[in-house]
Amino acid sequence: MISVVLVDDHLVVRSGLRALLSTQPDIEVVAEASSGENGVATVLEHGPDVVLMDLAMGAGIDGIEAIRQLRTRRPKQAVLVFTTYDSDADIVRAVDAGAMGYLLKDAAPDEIFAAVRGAAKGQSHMSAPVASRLFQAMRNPDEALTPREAELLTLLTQGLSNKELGKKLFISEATVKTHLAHIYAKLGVDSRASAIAKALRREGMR
Amino acid sequence: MISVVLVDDHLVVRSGLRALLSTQPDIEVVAEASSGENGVATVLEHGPDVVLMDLAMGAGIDGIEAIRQLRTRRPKQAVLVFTTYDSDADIVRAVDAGAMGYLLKDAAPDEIFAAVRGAAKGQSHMSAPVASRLFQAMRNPDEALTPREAELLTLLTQGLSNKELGKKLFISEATVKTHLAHIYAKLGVDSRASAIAKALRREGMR
DNA sequence: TCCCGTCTCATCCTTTTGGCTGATACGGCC
DNA sequence: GGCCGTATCAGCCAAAAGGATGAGACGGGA
Repeated sequence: MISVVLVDDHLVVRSGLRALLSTQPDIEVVAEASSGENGVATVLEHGPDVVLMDLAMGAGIDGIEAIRQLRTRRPKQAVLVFTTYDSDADIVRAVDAGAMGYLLKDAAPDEIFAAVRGAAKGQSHMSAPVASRLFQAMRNPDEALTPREAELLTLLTQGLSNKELGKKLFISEATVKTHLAHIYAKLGVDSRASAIAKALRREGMR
Repeated sequence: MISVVLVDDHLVVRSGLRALLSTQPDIEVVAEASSGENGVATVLEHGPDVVLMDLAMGAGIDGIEAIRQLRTRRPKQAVLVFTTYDSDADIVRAVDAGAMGYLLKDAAPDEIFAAVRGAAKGQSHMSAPVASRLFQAMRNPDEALTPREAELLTLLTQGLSNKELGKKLFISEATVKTHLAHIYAKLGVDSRASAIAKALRREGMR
């Protein structure tokens, strides 16, 4: 019998998963949680074979952070990410945090079952679209912005001017422009407008 | 007995909703669909009292368009939007298309039941966060971009320059600048960077 | 030790953008 | 017919952004 804990802030998703998994004789949902904090506590309490974890979780810590906390408290815990979107950044962060697999919410039931059974045995699983994105992200290390550049890009997406960026980061406008030039090159764009567009679409919105 | 049709591309969401609604003696899910096209057909076939419709639907027509089509074919059909995000644009568009209510996926079960029963009687229902956003959107009619301006804004978020915008829209750069100035004023920003940031955050990503 | 990546800054020059003012044209609406 | 919103265009000027190049400081790794 494979015991499973569900962590998702949407009640309908939890009900759906529970209904789906209950059709399988060898899988049992032993507990649910609706927030990251709660999820960590629930998992520690029940010690399930597999955790199905959403990433976006309203208030409080998100799924990534929850996975990270679980990793330190219970390193061998199998966690499957189960989420709607497959943004590059999320995938990389989740894998980095120690997720054993990454399922999309529109996955076929059989894929979900297989992933749960696999995770219980220590095998990792990736939804096909996710795998291809991860592959692409690894193949494209150009996009590896330096910490400083990432910081700048974040502020850039808030619409700040070079002058404002300089003030906020305590550097001269010249330095801002240097960083921007590097960012543009790495993102493969040639204007701040495109950079913002690319950055905002890459993070989050599918 | 209130008959309901579910339209959502996520199987777990449909299962969850079905499980949830099945606990109510006076509500029955008579059919499900996993795409906009299919949803329209299914609704026309079954003629349910209430439709629960997701907005984002992967490929094909989205929930808004599905509602719009239903509106022309069956003007009195009660449709409740049931979605994850509450972006201003989506809410306005959904209400505009003829949605009878707007529920968020993290709504409490009782709220969902009440909304379904209300919709069956012709009453509209808004989740609290949605209502406040709608109110804000109405109170702020400045944001009402003209069709042309909206078109420009869309292209703007793709990172195009004024020259490129002009070419693509068959207008002079001068006209582009005029439109942009109006857009900036309406969005309350003063640079294309901020406009892009605002536009991309307003649409979609919560 | 020397090299390389990172972060910092500067100068010069070109292109792009933004702000302002004013103008024409078309289509509704009172 | 006059008014208003929308869409179109022009010219002018100042500010911002982008491209090219060079360079100093610091730290880690070969």
